[in-house]
Amino acid sequence: MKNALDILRERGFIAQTTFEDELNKTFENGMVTFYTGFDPTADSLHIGHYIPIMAMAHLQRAGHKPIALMGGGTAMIGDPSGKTDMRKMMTVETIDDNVAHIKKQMERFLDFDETKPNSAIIVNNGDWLRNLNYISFLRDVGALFSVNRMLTAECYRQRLEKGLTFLEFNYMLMQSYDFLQLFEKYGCCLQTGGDDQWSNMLSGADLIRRKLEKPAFALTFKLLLTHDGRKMGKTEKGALWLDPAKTSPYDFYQYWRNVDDADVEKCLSLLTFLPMEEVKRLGSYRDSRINEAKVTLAYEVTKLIHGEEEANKAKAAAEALFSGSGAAGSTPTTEVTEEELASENRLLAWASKVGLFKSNGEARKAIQQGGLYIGNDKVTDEDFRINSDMLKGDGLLIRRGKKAYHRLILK
RNA sequence: GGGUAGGUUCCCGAGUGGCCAAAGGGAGCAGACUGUAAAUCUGCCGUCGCAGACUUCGGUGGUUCGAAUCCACCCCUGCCCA
Repeated sequence: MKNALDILRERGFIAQTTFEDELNKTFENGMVTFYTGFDPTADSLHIGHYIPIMAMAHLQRAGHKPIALMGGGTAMIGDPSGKTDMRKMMTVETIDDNVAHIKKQMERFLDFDETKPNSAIIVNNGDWLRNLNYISFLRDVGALFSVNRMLTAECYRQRLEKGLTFLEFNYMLMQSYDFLQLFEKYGCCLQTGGDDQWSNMLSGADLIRRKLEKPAFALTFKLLLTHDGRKMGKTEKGALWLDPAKTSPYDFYQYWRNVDDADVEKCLSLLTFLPMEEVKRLGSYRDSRINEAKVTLAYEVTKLIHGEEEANKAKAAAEALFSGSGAAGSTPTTEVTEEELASENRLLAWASKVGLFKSNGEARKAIQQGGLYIGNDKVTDEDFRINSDMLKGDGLLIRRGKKAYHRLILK
């Protein structure tokens, strides 16, 4: 049987580990409880969180127990503004609300079935951080940290030139303390996370080793970067969210459908559960044939995150649109009433209203440059008006450039 | 606390009284070429029913016919000293 770590290694997840040999043995000796931290600063996860989640899922499938740690405590500290009681209350509510949303999203990837020994659990570090006593924390944990050593850590060295507050400086202690708590409560001996968290994770493992003299490990995953080193998952609208209300399944699908050739294999390996032989086969395609691999990638990732039905819809919509017919089943659609049409019938205004452009001016400029279409016909008149007849039946399909489109239908 | 350098449009960064909606680069959008890719080239890139007009250069107030630019006070950041 394969060591769980080998699976991650083979798929290219692993960036750095501590005590690699010892960690390997630990994994061979039985169930490992491990954790990854997530900051509930928004009500949805985005694609940046997805690599650690996939890794967690792989490890759980191999029989190990994942803990998802919500940063309900650290998130509060991270917010410098709003010191009134009122706001604080709000913040707590928001954070708890975010935690609920995020848990829901995680259920798709992790198994929370409590009858299984390796069922995933979610804990919130607000439970112990919010009520921390400063003096006892300093004596208990702070005493074990060397400022000298912290300052030599890469993550601080960079910040020393740009400025670093004491608050942020403490973040490492907080995160280390989390690890200690989870170790004591759940026997969690491994922290996983993005490679940018390496220093924090390292110090947590170190804290356990020094305070309890027990083995603890840190393991980081590669960040999702393009082949030339840029962060992946950024779109015109910001991050690529996992919540369909924030990033539509169609947009999500299209993002992966359009990844750079050079990144296809890596994405298949990291973002899907396809067997590695399949990944390598698809990744070996060249020239226009690699589009097949991109279709698979887009479909698989969309299916994992939004479910099979949405993935099918997104794929069908994309195929319909790009095959030229323009008759797509699940196009983003807006219903327009006669009254609304009476008060505004400029096409460019509707195109921006519906989200195709940021402003009327931008829409106007796109028309001037030939970037707006009705169906497959280029719009040349920037003062083009629409009327209710056009919106009857299948409605009016408007399109920006090649890839963004929207349907207006009469209500 | 003292000294000093700064805070400019999404980001970096030029601009030190009118020629400034503000150079240049990056990001982004559109067009051409392609494979719904990359690279390249071209255009756009504050807002507005695009005529002109309106709002922007940390904040507030002032000087001036006119301020991103000068003055005062305040806030924030870096560096040095304590």
